[in-house]
Amino acid sequence: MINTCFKTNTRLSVMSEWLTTTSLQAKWYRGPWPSLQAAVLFFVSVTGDERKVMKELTSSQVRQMYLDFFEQHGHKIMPSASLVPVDDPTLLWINSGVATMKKYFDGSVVPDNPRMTSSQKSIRTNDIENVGRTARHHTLFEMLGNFSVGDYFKHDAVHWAWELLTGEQWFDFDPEKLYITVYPKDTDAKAEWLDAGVKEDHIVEAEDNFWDIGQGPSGPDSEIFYDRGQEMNNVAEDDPENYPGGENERYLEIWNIVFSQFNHTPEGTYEPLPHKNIDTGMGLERVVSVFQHARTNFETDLFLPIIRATEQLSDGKKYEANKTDDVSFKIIADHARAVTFAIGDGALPSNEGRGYVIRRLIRRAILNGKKLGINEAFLYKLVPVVGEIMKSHYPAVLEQADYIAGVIHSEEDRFNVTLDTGLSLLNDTIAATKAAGKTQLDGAEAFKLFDTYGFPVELTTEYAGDEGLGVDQEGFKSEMEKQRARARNARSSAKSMGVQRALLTDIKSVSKYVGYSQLTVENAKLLDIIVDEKLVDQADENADSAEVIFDMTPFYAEMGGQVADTGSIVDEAGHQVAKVTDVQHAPNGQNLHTVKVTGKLVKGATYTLTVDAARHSKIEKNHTATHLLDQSLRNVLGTHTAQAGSLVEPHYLRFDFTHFGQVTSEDLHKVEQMVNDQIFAEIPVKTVETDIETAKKMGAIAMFSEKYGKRVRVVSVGDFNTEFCGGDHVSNTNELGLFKIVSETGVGAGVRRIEAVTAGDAFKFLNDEESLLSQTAALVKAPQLKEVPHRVEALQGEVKQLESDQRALQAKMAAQQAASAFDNIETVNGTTLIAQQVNVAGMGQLRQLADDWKQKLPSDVLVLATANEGKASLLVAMAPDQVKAGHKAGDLIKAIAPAINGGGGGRPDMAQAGGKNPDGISEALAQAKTWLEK
RNA sequence: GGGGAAUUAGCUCAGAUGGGAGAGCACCUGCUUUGCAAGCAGGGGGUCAACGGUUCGAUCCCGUUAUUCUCCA
Repeated sequence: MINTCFKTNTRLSVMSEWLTTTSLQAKWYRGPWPSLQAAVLFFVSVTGDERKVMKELTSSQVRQMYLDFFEQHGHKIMPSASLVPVDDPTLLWINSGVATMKKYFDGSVVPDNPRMTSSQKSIRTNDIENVGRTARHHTLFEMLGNFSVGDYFKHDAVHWAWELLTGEQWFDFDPEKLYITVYPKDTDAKAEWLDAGVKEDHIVEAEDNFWDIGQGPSGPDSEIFYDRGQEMNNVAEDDPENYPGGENERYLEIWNIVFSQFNHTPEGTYEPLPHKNIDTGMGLERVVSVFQHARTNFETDLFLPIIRATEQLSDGKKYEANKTDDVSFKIIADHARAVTFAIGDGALPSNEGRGYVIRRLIRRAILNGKKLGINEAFLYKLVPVVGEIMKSHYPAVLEQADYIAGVIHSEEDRFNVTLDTGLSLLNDTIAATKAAGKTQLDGAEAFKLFDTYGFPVELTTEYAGDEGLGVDQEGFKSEMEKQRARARNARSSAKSMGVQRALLTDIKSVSKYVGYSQLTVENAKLLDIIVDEKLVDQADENADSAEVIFDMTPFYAEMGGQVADTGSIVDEAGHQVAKVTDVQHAPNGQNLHTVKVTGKLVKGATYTLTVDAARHSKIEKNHTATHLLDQSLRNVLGTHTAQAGSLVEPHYLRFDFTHFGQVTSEDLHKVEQMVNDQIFAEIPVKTVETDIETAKKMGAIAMFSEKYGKRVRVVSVGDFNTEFCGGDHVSNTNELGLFKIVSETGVGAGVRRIEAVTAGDAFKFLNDEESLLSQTAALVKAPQLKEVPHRVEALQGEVKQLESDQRALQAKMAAQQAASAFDNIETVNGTTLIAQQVNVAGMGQLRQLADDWKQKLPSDVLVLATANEGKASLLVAMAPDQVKAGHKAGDLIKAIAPAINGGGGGRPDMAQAGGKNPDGISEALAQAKTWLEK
């Protein structure tokens, strides 16, 4: 079938033009070295009626075709890795296909197959403001890529690219429509393209075709452009930007092929890499827009169904009716995809890091929904639509749709709360602005509403407008710029890709881990010794620490949360020569032991390796307990809980899992009970080694799918739980003895952490708790432990009764004191004064007396003093008419407080002071009289 | 990673230049009444997030920490 758009559009077939000289000059000026003036002319030939008809492919077909092509050329199809980076703190999100390949390119892991291909979901948020306003900015996008880790290089990369693009059974693009850019100095690449069949006039030299991220691997690249014809353009034909690579909509960059061949050293030089790599990236959305003849990426089958669903939810708005609404439709479609995938991969909305990205995307979508007249929660309804579009390559989205929609829905509700509080703050601000007689809301105020309370400036402008006020947009922008500058200055520059640790990458010796069945290996041959980053033949005490590899080892290397084993290395003469302090996986998979050398280690000699068995046994118990806990959590809380991290140490285990909301104490008890039930049931723990498919059929739960090779170990605890796991486990659950949860806390929105102990540590924990209870029982004099709560309750009642009795008694005493204290009235300067030292408990009592005084007002002024435990307290109160006359209690007390070596103050009608000199009380009282005389 | 804010009764929130911690709802008791959030009277419930500092005195000011919200990267 032929795409109808193409059939009717005859202009396409007659389109042709020469690029003007001006456009070429513009190209030269963009490069850093304008002196390189190899005049590169290119043109589009007249193809007339011979032009090829575009294949009609869906996005699923395009994706599959790409992967199939490279699989046929010996590539392993890699699954689209989770958007949440595994073991990579430098990345917030997986932001490209190569991001998941970093571990291969930097040599920390050697891949099974050096040729790999993938369609990798990715998230980028640096240009979030442009999403919806341009033709192809997205937050979530897919990157098709083929990768060579030290295998094929320019020749194959170029020839295969051309075959995929133009081959009849593949993309079958018209070669006349394709343009290739090359780095001018990279004559090899140009030669390969010519050899593959690209016409010379379709090859453009571009100075900026050099991929360089600073220190690390770098190299020239080739970009491939598709000419969609002038009628797709947004600039005039003679515009200086109208060339492949310029700022235009006509020449669409669809593929970038990086020839990674140099190491950019810290000194700023470029050294050839020992292993040259290929890394390519083709934007799926872009190439689909070519196939589907879409003006922007949004009019493809990847986005249109979401837009149509949004139309249904809106109050009658239609896509492509006006530009403003279109932007909103596009933003919603884009963000719906991104948040659906991000949440599906285990991220959750929160106030920092990637969780905050999700929150922001959801909020932007909601605001744009409001612009389309959608005022209730709606975004969650788009989750199944996204799932349906992507199900061929990402079936998991549809499977988790309910959970994802639930998370989004609750976040939509939350945002409404934010908007409500923001609105009431805005009303205050508007009122204040009006009261000050201003016609415009301060930019800083609008920014504060946005910055601190999350109230969007668009809404501020709108509501202020309703009240007849403008908003100082310039002021707002300048505040925003200050904020940006602050953040930029504080940014740390973490390296995004390291250089290969060549030494370890080159060690290919074979080492076998046998610790699943034995904890001691005799006659283990020492294959490699590394001291100070150099391979050596022997090491002794002088080399404090060394790294060693044996042909066989019982030492477990840290992985999957389980910590490394420790133990000893003994030579043939029976002398301990080294202690194993840490074990990690080397790039080629060997267990690399870090040892403290105490004797002599010689390459080629044999040693007896012994794992610290007691420690190992504790680790095994905690690891099996982790599996039981994981399964119990899923059984009790629901299948949405997924492991978010785990640590298995000898003395405890730590387990992080995703869970939306709180875990009730009843649920926690159920989980704990369920784990212990499995222990008491004495279930055998079985481990089998098999291939992935069989394991999946067994129902095994994979935690990080990409970490597993062809052969996987599957650990099952009866029918209760089956998981992929390369770690060590007990052989029967009864070895765990007892399982006890020590704590349950939150470690961020949506992630909870449980810490637990088993066996001896569980017993110790319970013992410690019991001993605390026993101590408490002794303290409250409870004859039996079970009496403790009752005793405490009774004591609390007693305390309460005593307190209340005491209060009553004190009030009575105060009243008695008052009766006599208020008798002694003096008149000073026409004002009546009561100045008395009383014998009460403290300031509280003085206040009570003042309250009494206030009821009866026997005098105009009251000054009370009391002494307690070396401290003196003063209180002054004034009758209301005295306050009106301008006499302030605070002034009086400030005048007399120095007499008791203190200071004080208070309100006009009442003030208090404290001091450290009770002997000064009479002096203070006397001074009160003098004060009144003035 | 960097900024701005919040944390007060079971819940929702007031509060004061640093000097007696409050309301509404909920809860308990009694009375009245039995029709849609019933009424009236009385009562219980607080380490004002935690710790440290300044001060005669801190729920309030300053600092640290925790949690939550929010903006930027």
